[in-house]
Amino acid sequence: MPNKNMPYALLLTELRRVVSFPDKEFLKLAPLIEKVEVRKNEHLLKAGDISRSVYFIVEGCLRQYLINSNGDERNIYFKVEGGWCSELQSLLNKTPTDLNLQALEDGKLLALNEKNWIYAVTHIPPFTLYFIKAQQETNYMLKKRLGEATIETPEEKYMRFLAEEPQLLLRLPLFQIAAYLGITPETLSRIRKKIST
Amino acid sequence: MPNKNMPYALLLTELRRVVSFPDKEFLKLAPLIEKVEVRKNEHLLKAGDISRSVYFIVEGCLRQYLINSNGDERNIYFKVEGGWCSELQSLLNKTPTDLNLQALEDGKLLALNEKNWIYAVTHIPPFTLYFIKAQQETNYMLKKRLGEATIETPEEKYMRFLAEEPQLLLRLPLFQIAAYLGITPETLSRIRKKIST
DNA sequence: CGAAACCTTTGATTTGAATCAAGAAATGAT
DNA sequence: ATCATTTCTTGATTCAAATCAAAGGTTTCG
Repeated sequence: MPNKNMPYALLLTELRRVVSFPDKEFLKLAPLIEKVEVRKNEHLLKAGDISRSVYFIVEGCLRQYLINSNGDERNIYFKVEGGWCSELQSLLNKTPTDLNLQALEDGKLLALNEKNWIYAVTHIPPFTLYFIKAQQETNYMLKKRLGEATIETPEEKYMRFLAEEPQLLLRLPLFQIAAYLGITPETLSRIRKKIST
Repeated sequence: MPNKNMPYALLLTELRRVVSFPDKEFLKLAPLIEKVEVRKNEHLLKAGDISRSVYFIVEGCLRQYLINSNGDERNIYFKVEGGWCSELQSLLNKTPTDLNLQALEDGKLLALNEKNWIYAVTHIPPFTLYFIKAQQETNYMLKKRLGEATIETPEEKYMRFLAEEPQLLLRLPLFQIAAYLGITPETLSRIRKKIST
């Protein structure tokens, strides 16, 4: 069995947060996994690419983001240790994605390539169930954020961010948070100033 | 086998759009399904409720939406014939949802209750795979829309709506489309006028 | 260490969409 | 058909955030 020092320990913890995952099943999953190191600012996927892997973050921070024709960027989400990043739509259909995936820090990832991901999801029942539940969590989060994106004021968005993801505040530059909240860095700077008084 | 006149025909078509789904497996799924009729404006789920079923639309149109503390509404999405509406996050965890689900037209639905949905997803392999793929489609759509929600101008949003979902334009009142695009009905009315000239 | 690049803050100005308001048109109910 | 309600359009005004601009900070790395 993987011991606590292996990068797999965090993966197992995450799987067991959501479903019951016997050691026996994990032993079927482990050999499918590849270790990947990423450097700060490195792209794992760019708009127009076809995704080849699903990533689990052992160390570091990634963002998925959209760029419009003016070159403006919007961050869809940040993920840190214990999170997954992927573009299954592109991976499964072998079609180019419109979204970008980039490391914001040097980091260590675990990767499942297309073949192995499909194997895992069709032959390791607890992994199947994990994926359905995890995807459904993501889905709910995205639906709520989509509603909030256009209904909340910049200040409300920032206050929600502070309340819901305070750990990211310490870890990310301000302009990345602004691109996540959908406001300009100047506006965010002013909100911060106002709140601190 | 279900013939083309049964409401199940549309469901089978949708399942087979995404995965290979043998008749034999569909015979296991069919008995789990309940038929439900909805009236225009009827709520299937309100913020604060715990979701009890997953719905497939045979006829009609539903919206999922968010209300803020001022009573303003934002539509997350509209679904029509052939689409699914559910709040699995709430159903699986038995926790209250923040989102509302409402019929915008009289309609006919198929429903899977919690027990039957879990049975289907754990015992009918092609249904499992269908669900993973369908969820992943929804996920990608939501991620893109989340990015677009704050990066596009009202006019760009409306033009995208026209291009991507023209059939909804004919079917929905303007103010519902405005609540979907995250703009006021007045602004949408002006955009329309401008475009028509 | 020091220069360069990058990020954040602050100020002045512009602007586009929201808001407020009222009338027209469409829809639905009796 | 008629009335009541809801939805849509148009106009005037306001306002919050974007933009433009420049000066401080901070980090990076040669």
